[in-house]
Amino acid sequence: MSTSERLIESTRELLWERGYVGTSPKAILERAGAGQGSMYHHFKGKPDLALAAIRRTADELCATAERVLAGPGTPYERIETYLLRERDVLRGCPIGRLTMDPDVIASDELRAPVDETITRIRQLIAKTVEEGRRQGQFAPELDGEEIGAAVLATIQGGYVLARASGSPAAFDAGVRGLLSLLTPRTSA
Amino acid sequence: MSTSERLIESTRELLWERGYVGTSPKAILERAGAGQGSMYHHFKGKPDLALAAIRRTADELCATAERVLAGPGTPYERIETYLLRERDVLRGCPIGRLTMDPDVIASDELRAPVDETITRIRQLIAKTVEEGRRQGQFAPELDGEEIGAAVLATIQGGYVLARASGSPAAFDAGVRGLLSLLTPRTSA
DNA sequence: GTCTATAGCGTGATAGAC
DNA sequence: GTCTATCACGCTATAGAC
Repeated sequence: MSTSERLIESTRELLWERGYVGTSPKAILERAGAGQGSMYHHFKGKPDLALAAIRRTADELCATAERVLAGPGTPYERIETYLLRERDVLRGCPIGRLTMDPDVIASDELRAPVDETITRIRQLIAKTVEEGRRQGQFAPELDGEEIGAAVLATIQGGYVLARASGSPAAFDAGVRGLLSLLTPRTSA
Repeated sequence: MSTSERLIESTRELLWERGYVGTSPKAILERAGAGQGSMYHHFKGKPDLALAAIRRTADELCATAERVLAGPGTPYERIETYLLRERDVLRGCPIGRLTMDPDVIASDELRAPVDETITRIRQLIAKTVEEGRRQGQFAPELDGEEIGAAVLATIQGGYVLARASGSPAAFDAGVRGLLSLLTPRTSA
């Protein structure tokens, strides 16, 4: 793996573990096994390297969501699969957590890929709900956009509950609760 | 207001805005208009002062939740009121955001009040749901604990969605979506 | 393209005057 | 009880050798 690749991967890990404010270039360099010069040769500085790392993580997350939510199965099944997909719950969401980072929120450049990812996944869920509604799997009074926001919020908030208690149980409980509310009217 | 009071209040504000890792004693002292000595006279250091600040915020949050969720109205109305209560959405949850702070999660002492608050509010919602279930307002197959987790997760995750987009709209959409799923079977 | 050395500043904490 | 001075260390960035 090239040095710039190792820098990006190390940054991705550290941003996930410690956020942007909590991640220092020094820690990145140590993890990547590189010197100061390498980082400032390939990137303009910490924000530039972080942007490359965030973009890659964002792309991965969108791809995973698309694979499940625009994949095979009934609308309810796809949402269920997405909610129940394997997750490192206690690590939290590598993109969602950045919204609590003051320096990320203060920078339009760093916030952009975060916003795009959240919006994209929310729309994928919304479309799936609309599809299920047309098929009669979901009640006609449900709004796709709103349910999409509720589903994604449950996931993002589930991480908060789990990390507060130090156990994934609360995340799983929230997902089960939401699924019980979404249970289709017609069996599929 | 006493110096130690001003220190706690300044810390509460900064923890809300920037989290634990992003908050320096220097910034706290500047905001409180105090010198280094004052802080180290009243508190053992940054973690000790942060603990006092977190405890106070946690107590406030629990009190607000209790006032609404253990107050008057039908179970659905109380949950609706709690979900729709006035919030500074873009500032996020002063307690929930701490779960994304690596140093808070790494310290059992700092995490404890966060965990207690989240658990307490989740239980308040759970009890309210159980009450509504007994009254026939909610479907009998719903589980109070699970719905409690889903409701609190929707709030916590709603902050994530809102902060990502820079607008409270996504929070409101998620709340409306959840409320549409919770709509009581019997009119109240 | 990578390294080390250094800069200038901020951090969290301590010492000791008042 | 509050202040300023100081400490050792870490941060982000730059310079310049190799």
